[in-house]
Amino acid sequence: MLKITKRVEYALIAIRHLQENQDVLVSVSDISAAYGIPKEILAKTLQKLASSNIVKSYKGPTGGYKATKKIAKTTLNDFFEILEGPTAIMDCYFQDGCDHLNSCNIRTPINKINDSIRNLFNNLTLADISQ
Amino acid sequence: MLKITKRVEYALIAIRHLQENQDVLVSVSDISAAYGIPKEILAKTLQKLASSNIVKSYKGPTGGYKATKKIAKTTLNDFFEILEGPTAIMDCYFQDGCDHLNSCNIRTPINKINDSIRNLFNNLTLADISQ
DNA sequence: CTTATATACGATTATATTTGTCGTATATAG
DNA sequence: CTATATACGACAAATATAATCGTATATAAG
Repeated sequence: MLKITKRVEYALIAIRHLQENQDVLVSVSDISAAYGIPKEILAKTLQKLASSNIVKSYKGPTGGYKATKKIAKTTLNDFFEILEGPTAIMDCYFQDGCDHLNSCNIRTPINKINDSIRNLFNNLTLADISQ
Repeated sequence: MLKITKRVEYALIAIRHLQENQDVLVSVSDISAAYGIPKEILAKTLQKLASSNIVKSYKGPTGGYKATKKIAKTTLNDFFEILEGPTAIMDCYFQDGCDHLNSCNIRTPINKINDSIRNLFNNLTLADISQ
């Protein structure tokens, strides 16, 4: 439990690779080969990051991806949300499909834990965790 | 991602129920019926908590569980670890079965996130999140 | 203007994890 | 003795995650 997904892992790897190679365009194939990551998943992951301007994409041959300045300022909360949607330790925090609402006696603790985590990730940027 | 398991959810529900009914012994069936939780899972969950002295168990008819004073002092880190083992956002933090160790470029960020979460959960007790 | 190579994106399959069930043993109050 | 409770291991079902497949679109280069 409390695990991050492969998508997030791959996104972190890709971002760091792009930051270390800011002078060139890096293709999905390059990163896929360098770290042994399945191409298609990595491609879709980078597409998500591109649509949020975390990275910039260039189409066509000689195309690829570049890091943007937005990376450093991005909080972990935003980063995770771009890739996986809102962060919560239980679904009922954002969704309202709970059957047991009337008998639920853990609202307070669940909310406290969620708020603590969200507060933590709102105050940690990708730059903070990079060194 | 970053979800807690049903086991943890059920454990929280059970603990809070026991705390609200400290004067009597509460059986698995009681809690199971009150919150619509599968009996066997709840039973095993309470057994884990009992073997860590978070709750105390009494066998035989009229038996059941009681809250202990240890609950309040227990940190979320310990609580989660009793039920699910060590908390880490990626398995490689505790296990060493990573294939990509040589090419891994996210050790630092992963460790920073892990340390932040562990630090958070080490400084939050079950009492802290209860009100 | 054709070709090769790159990103973009939806649908489907495979795998892993989590959740729930079943069966049996042991303790104990009445 | 019997009924009811906890204790514990093995198995099955359900769900979530990871990976693959197929197709469309953009564009650099000959």
